[in-house]
Amino acid sequence: MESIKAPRGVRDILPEESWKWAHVMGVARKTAEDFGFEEIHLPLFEHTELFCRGIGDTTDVVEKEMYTFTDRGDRSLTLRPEATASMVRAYLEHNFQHGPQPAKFWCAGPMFRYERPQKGRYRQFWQLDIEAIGAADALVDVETIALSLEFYRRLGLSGLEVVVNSVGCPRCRPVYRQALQAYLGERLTQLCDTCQGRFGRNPLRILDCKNSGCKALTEGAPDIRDSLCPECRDHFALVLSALEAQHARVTLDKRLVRGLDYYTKTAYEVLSGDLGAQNAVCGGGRYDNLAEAIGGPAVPGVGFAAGLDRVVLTMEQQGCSFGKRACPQAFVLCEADTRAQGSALLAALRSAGVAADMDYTGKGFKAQMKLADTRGVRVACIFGGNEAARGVVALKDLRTGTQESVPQEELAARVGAILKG
RNA sequence: GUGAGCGUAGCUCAAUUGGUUAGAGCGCUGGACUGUGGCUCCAGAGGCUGGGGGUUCAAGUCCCCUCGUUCACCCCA
Repeated sequence: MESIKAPRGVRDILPEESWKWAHVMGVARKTAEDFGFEEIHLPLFEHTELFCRGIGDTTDVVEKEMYTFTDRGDRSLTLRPEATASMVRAYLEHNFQHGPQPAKFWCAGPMFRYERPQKGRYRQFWQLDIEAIGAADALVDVETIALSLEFYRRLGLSGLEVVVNSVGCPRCRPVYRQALQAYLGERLTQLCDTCQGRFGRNPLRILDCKNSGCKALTEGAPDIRDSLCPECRDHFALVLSALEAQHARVTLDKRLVRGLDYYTKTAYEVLSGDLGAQNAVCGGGRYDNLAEAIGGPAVPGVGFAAGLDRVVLTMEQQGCSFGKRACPQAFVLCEADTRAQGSALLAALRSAGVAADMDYTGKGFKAQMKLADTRGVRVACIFGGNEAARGVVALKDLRTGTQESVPQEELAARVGAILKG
């Protein structure tokens, strides 16, 4: 019988990797808290309808990337492909619009998208999601951008490119859309096949095409900033000036558009040069129409999602520090007939707060010592027949090589002293 | 969904134009050191060469299918 392997596009994050993730998560939590965001735990699946209405029926995510299934109660459910829609749903469902605005939430966890796996892209991937819901102020946009930059700064990442743009609102986007179509319409045949298809459905996406021919062609395309309505223009101007006041290094990119329908006004991405084609470590922006789209009142919001798999990948690429990997500080070495008593000494160490371990495979002293060494242990607590008879434990400091005998009752205290010294 | 590359010990990789019993390093286990880590030396375990079919006297090697993987398109975090 063939052994079962993990499904395509998902992966196990093993201990050699998981301690790095713990560090990144710790920094994420602290940064979010420092900016006044509170954690919220969201379900991994939602009614399919939430994503159809929230993300947009015609987006690639909804059209061909969702894990949708019917449960035993005949409900259509979908593994979340992103968290923003859930976040807004939870905000509405628990009436946060009656509390102080904006409500500032963060969450982190796996998202699911049925895509062809490649570097930095998995079918189950982790996002850190930050959302400020209930305020239209441009300074909130700036706060979320600043939060993402601070997050990356604390992780020690460098050389990231921050690009921002405004994608307008339902009032001015159609105006721009028309202007763009007018420009591109005359050059339609010069566009790549996919872009010709996008022309009618979503011409803004053509600006994002990586095809060099399309790129050259859109170089002279009208700039969305010239089409923005006064409100969107003022909003964007405030975002830019506030970013400048914070000395945030950002690049304006008129080609930046977003793949999800709910974005309005500010859109931004953080790009890493150390990844492959999937180079966005963070994407976000404002979504003032999302709440209405999913059936609630008009509530503005802004936020971003950071791809943690890609963040870890970039950090590894750049040789960033992940802090220290946890390892036992003490190791109890026993002989066959002192193991039971030895396990009691181990328990005493642990209840005193000393990370400690022992061998359970009946290895000889030498092998146990070697095991302690490879696991990075500082103090070897040798407890053989000789020590048991005398009521002591021999402590060997594996860093200095010095050894001493201490009464069993003083074990934890003495080990603690060595660790401090 | 499309395209290209790659699947050989736990890991990283060898194996001549198709040619005997598929090797090495690291890791693992044990020993030299009969109660003490790192260094050194020695030994051992570990493989249906991803799976299936075909060509051939002979396949890890060539062909087909399939699965997985990598990268890119696409899309996005």
